Amino acid sequence: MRPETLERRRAILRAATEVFGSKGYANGTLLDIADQVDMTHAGILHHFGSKDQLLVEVLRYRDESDVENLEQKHIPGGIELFRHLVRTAFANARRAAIVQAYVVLSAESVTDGHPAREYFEDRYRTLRDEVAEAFREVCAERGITAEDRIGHAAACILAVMDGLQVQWLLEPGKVELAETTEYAIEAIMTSVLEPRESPLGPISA
Amino acid sequence: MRPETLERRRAILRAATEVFGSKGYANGTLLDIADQVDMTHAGILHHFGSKDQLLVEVLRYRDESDVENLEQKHIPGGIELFRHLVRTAFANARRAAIVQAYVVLSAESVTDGHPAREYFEDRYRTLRDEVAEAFREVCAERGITAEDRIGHAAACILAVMDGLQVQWLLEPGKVELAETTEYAIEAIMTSVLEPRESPLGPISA
DNA sequence: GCCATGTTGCTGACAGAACAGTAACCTAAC
DNA sequence: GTTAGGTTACTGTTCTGTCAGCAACATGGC
Repeated sequence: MRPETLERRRAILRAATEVFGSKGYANGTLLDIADQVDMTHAGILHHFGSKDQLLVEVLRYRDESDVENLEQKHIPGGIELFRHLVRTAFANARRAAIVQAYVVLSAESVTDGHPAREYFEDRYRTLRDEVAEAFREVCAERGITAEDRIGHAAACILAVMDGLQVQWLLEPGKVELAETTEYAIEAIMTSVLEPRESPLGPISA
Repeated sequence: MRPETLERRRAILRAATEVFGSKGYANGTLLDIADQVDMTHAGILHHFGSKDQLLVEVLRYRDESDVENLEQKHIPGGIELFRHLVRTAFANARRAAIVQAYVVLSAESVTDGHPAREYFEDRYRTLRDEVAEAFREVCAERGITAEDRIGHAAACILAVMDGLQVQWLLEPGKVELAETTEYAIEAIMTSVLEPRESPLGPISA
């Protein structure tokens, strides 16, 4: 494969990220993408075979470029993972297009027969495991056990990051993505490391 | 308007909720909906004018039926609001179709020119205000002030509920929607009512 | 109580556009 | 001279929306 060809494909992937992000996968078209890279839609199909396949490669490509930006070339563990998540939130606040792509595609993926469903299932499973593992490390350092809380807390951390992105995309002026994410992560970490009585009391049906 | 007509329209709205939920708005078609109520797609357009308009009415209809189920006919305040949110999460764990509709549509609404965008902007703004107000009530009862934290916490509570729904829809067996939501709400409430030092420490860029 | 007249709730057929994918062909690079 | 990177042209499908017409129902005059 020629290096120019590789760069051409990367350009297509970047354009596809933007189109799927701004219009959704179902609503974004190959023509939209083709226009951005001065091609016909048939040219894109020549490179990627089908629209479904293109989406899969868009997601893979984004994962790769994420890892490239990480100097150590792999996600840190322990407390550093949580700091990394906060830093990611600050970085995300400056790249709405990519955030939008992830928000739209991850939600769309829960629909029947969506080509990215498996990707997102894997992704969340992996991330939950990594966050849970980081919690275990931090707990061990402090001589605490909190296994039951850790499972919930790991899912919560990912959830709050995603949910804040939706609100932020809808009204960027009304929600501070990064600062609020930081607040949430601190709150959830504290609930694991220094648990307290529930302020809710018993809840009747 | 005849009562049978009204019931017919409600049937269409229910069918539309299911279709938009399971396939998304862009990908779900009027024919899908028409089939479920034994009509032609032209019949649906006769009642609702356009697909966009139908979506708007689907969302309105769902809000109405939500309020009907609430005995006091309006959302409670203070600590009762938080209990209500937890109860809603338990109820949601038994109606994946409606949850899916909300997840898919709210995320899709951030795309350019989406007909439900205004609806969701309003919705989140209103909900954040209500949660913030409930926080203020609870703080007042306890003689605390936490105005700066409240803004963040209100957004976080909505965010974590939404985010957990996505993970739960993707792998219902791996995420306990209701219990995890309860855990998150308790954690965030505690962070407002009994704040502690951040476990993260300073974060370097 | 009954007919005339509008109104409502559809259907069937069609227009018009958009879209994914295919096939044949060209051209330039290796 | 064979392969890779495209284009043009076309196919078949799908989908929203429009329009004319029709049957059932409602309503007011008698």
